[in-house]
Amino acid sequence: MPPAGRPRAFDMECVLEAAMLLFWEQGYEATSLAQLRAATGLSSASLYGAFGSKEGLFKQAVEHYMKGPGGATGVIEDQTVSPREAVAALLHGSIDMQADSSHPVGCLIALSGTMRAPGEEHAGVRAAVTARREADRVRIRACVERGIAAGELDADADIDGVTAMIHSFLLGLSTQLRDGVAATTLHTAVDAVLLNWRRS
Amino acid sequence: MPPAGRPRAFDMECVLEAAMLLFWEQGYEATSLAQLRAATGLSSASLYGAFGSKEGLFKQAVEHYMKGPGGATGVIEDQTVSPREAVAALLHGSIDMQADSSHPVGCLIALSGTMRAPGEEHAGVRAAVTARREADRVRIRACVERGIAAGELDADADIDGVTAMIHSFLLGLSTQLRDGVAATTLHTAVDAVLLNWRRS
DNA sequence: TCACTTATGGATCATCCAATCCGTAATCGC
DNA sequence: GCGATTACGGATTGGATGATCCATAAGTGA
Repeated sequence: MPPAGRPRAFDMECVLEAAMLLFWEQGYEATSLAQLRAATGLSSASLYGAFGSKEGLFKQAVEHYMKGPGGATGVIEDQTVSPREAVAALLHGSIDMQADSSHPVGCLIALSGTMRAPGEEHAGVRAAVTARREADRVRIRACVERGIAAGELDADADIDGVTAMIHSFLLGLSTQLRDGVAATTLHTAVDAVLLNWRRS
Repeated sequence: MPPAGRPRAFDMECVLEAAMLLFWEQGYEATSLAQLRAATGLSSASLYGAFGSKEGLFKQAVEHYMKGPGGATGVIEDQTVSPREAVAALLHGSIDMQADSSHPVGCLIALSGTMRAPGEEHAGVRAAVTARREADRVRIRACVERGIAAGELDADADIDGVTAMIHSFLLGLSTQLRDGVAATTLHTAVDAVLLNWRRS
């Protein structure tokens, strides 16, 4: 049954999509409520009624991002391919997604929440994206461990080091793309990274 | 001879240092003039008289950064060591600098100017830091070429790819450190990166 | 038809923003 | 000492900010 009261006149997914694109392009702080209102067509009351606050809207926009473009990183967990191929799919796929011209360049998760406000005003915003980055870290690490188990890497390989190498490279892609570095160049950089995925 | 008029009652270097630390920690947009006034002890009139605008202050703070902590990347141009050692010094030195507890974590250049405002309001701010990143790109590339010339890398090595791999890793370090990844882990990640600095 | 609940549009709130203005103070060349 | 020039502290500017309020509209179940 539908909830009591007047039903919403807008589609949540469409609103989250518009908000996501704005936050993606400009970041949380630089995106004003006036811009969000213009992009979504909603009034302040509707926005706050549905999401509680600008911060709440951002968090839901991040979830929307993860269900869409941000889901591209999920291939790292694909157990049907070799760990090495999973890493390759993660990196190449991430570049393709971030460079896609149908949305802002780069990755929302990699670019957001890197600055700190002394008053910890928007701690929730930072926490939302740092948690996603931490999740990526965990998944990459699991893949490295699978690589060792599969014999692709040395048994005594530095798990944390290899994980950090891959993740740091992944996080840097967004800035590279925003600086205008060609996606094709970054694809070849992935090949260079994967040279390290081997036994010594 | 001293310039005509009443002399400044403050030290430019101290003011730039304080402003740099604020911009470093919080970024350009999130740093308010009120914070800058409190940190520097100057009035609005003095700040605007000396730097013209908030943007002008940021640009000079970036220059101040490059003369100080940001100068750590200069080791990549050291011709007295092997290209491989120059890259190692760049990456290890950058981690040490960024993790130093005497200032904000991460790199001002890597973290700033990655977001785009539609009105291009602070295009000068972005341009200031993107130019520095581009300069790093050029210097890393030159080092890769030296590596080929020195026989450390294959003659047909993918110069742009290796350059992008190193730079992307470098850019990702700031986010990793802000996320709490240990500097020691990143140092071992550098070792993993350098496994690629070899002939096939 | 009648409460009840929720959503909407638009006006409005106090606050903060970057930037400017003004009267005064300090140092110059002369 | 004197005019010119520059810097200073502090108040103030117009505008934008995130968030809230209120009257009204549009649905519900009884």
